[in-house]
Amino acid sequence: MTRLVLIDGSSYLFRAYHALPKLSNDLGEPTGALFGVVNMLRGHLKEQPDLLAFVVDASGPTFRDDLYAEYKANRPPMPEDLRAQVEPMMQIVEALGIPVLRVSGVEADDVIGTLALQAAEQGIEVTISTGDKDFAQLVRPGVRLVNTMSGSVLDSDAAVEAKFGVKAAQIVDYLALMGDSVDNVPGVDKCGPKTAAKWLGQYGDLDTVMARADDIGGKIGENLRAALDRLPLSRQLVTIKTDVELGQGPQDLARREPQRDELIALYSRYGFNQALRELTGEGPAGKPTATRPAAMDERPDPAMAVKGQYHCVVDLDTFNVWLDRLAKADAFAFDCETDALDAMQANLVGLSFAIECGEAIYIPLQHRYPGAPTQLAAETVLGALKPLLENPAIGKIGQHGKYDLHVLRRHGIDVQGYRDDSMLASFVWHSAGLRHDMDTLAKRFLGYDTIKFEDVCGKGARQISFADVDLEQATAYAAEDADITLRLNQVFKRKLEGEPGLEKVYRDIEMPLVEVLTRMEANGVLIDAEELRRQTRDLSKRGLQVQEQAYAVAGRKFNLDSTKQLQALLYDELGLPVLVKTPKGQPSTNEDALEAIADQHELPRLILEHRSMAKLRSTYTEKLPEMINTDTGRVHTSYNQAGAATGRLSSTDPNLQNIPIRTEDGRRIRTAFIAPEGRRIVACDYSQIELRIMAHLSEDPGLMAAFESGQDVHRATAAEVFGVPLEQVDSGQRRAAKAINFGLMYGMGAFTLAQQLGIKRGEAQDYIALYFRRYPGVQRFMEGARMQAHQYGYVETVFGRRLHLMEINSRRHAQRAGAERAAINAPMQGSAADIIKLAMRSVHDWLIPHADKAMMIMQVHDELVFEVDTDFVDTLLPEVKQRMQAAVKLRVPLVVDAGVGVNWDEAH
DNA sequence: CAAACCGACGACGTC
DNA sequence: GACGTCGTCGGTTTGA
Repeated sequence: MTRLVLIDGSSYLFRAYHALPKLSNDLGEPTGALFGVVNMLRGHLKEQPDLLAFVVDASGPTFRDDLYAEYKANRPPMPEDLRAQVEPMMQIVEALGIPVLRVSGVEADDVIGTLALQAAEQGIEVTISTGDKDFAQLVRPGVRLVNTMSGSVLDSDAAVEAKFGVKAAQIVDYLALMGDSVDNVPGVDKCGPKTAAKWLGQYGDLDTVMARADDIGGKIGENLRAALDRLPLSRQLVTIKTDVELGQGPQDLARREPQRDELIALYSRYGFNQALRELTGEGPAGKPTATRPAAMDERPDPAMAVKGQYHCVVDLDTFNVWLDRLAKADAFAFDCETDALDAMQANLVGLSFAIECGEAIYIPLQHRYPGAPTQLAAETVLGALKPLLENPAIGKIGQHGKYDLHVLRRHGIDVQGYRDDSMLASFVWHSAGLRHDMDTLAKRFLGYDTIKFEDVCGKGARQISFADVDLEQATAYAAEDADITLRLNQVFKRKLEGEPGLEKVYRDIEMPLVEVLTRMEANGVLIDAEELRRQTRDLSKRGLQVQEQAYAVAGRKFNLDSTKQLQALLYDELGLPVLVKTPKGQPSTNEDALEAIADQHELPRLILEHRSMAKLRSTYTEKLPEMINTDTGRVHTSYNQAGAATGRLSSTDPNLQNIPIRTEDGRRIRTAFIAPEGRRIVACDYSQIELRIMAHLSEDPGLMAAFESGQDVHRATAAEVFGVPLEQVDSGQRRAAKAINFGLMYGMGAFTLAQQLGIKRGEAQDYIALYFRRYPGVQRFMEGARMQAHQYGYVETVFGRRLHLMEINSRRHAQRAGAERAAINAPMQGSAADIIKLAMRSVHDWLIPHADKAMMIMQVHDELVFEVDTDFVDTLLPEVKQRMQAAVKLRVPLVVDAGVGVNWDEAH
């Protein structure tokens, strides 16, 4: 069957302009909107339609202006940097060989409408590509609508009804009732999508609605009656003409031969590298970048994959030669070999260094297997290396260097000049979707197969210590580490030089943080083990009581910790209804599920009670005392700087970023995070930082004003959404507003919000609609994030960190929807992470000379925790607050709240 | 042949 | 939305 694609050029250009960041090429010419349009066009061309046309508005008035002088009177003039992209767009369209239609006296919509119906009558399959919902009125068999930016498709009456709540044939009436403030089409006051759909559902069409206007009560009925005489005009304005005299038909719209040279020139000028590659046949073409993020990485230089020359240094003369070379080097790569994974208790077994790619040394210090050769004394080697390692002028390069910094620190060396880290460079280069360990990076960026730790030491129970590895193997493994680190660093240095934004994130945010985290981890936190043991006893006792009750109620014993047994008991034996399923489709026994059936049986409540106590005990009160380091008497978490796709830190062994706070029993655990005698715990946290970032990024005046004036945002939101004065907001309204604020930040839809608030889906939908009406900037921002994600495969933080969304163009709906939600949340979560990282460095610098009086001990995403001499608290507080608040200048103020106490609970 | 180990899953703690 | 950790469960590997 013949296929025709009609592209609504103006609508795309306009939408791409508002959705995408303000990009420009090397010449400084704006290219953001252009980029969006070109990608959209390439998408359509890939489908190889038989016929297609690019339709744009002609200049000058149209018949609608004659009908209504005020038509589009509210339209602001086209921004200059958008206007500048119109001509290049037309050049590219021409060069692509796409027929262009531009008819004066009517709008592009009317041209498209006319052609669509003509073609449909001829049995041609028509696709209208547009970002404008008004076109839904044209959907019918043979005519479908696609929006390549949002990925949505309206291909049937059912699809239209699902989206708008009215049939395609009712869309015109629907639009007329609502009116359109942008085009200045008058509608019925206070009549939005819901009301319009309701009326049309009830009465069928606009004429009937108007005839029965007197039946509709309330304020909205009055508004309807007041609008009666202008509604016919509105209907005329929103009706797309389908009978324009065109002088040509669908059959005249075959694509011409593209002008290849012209296209190459245009693509290069505007920096559309991917389009260029596709055109010139270099590299794989076809799928969008997002589905193959590795494309531009995977061309390792073959020279990087050759094996290096490695030496084992066991005599003083050779060592001195290398010491001299290291001292004269601008920078070198280094790596520590140890006997344990935990940096806080690992012993140094040997050291390796590399100054030039392809050559490296290993200096064994503590290999202790039978027949091991004599090695240099650790004190001698470390003593000689100390001045170099502590010299900030000599750059140090590592892979996950925080580990090595710990080991050396514990051997009396305070490394300075830690300049590059290939793990962090890789993380900034592409935070998601790949691992950043050396073996993976070497394979991918160098095409090099490294010796694996397991090949040298074995695994599982039979694993031996590195100290037991013979020197030959140890050298091959260890020296390689330093060499590969150096090679990787070279590769990333080149890559990042080509991406100034990413380079800055790496240089200004990540690298300076390494020392801060090392210090903070080394500081550790004091834990009151006795208090936790008391809590363990208490929780065990109460847990046992609940368990007895549960057995009694069930009439038999069972394993309360086994979801499988619970599932059988609740749903099979007791026959309770299955209301929630797990992602794998099993009947769920999670909190929501049990809560939902709690009114039908005693057991669910008991299970929940037992679970919460078991969780607290097994994860916290029992485990934390075990994690106390025997040397320091404190707990030292490990922060993973390259773990979270949004740029956040994560914390392991133990995870100190999920210590309970919400429940009474949970919060008590925080009383065991204590300050020693004479000291206090100080906790400083950013107030509403992600919401403030949303205000900043969206530039929404309402939201910005709420923060500007220092109001309670949730209350302010409630006042706006529910239309009541600030002081009359009740607690329920505030709660709902808070849920909306949170939900939207997580990209939540009406369904999840409804669940969260325990209301109907439709009601939640109304709240969201109302919210967007009050904060239109927020809606624009969210749509923009979604579109940017679709176009580029990533979104960005305030500082330009890229957050890739691997699944954004997935064929699977659930995956794609998840990625779209992530696209909304990631810029806020990621920007918040950037900000606190900068703040940490700033605070760290100030703390250096006060190390004996105060130290930073924890970071929990938006909170920094300190242990401070009691008489130093008043000095520290204002300084830390100030540094946190001044970490970055946003369009809204940053506010930091602080608390002081003898334990973490009190400090809140 | 039992003990140890491993990975997937479901659940739940935080921001 | 982003994480890490726990216990269970079923399957595999290990080692006495």
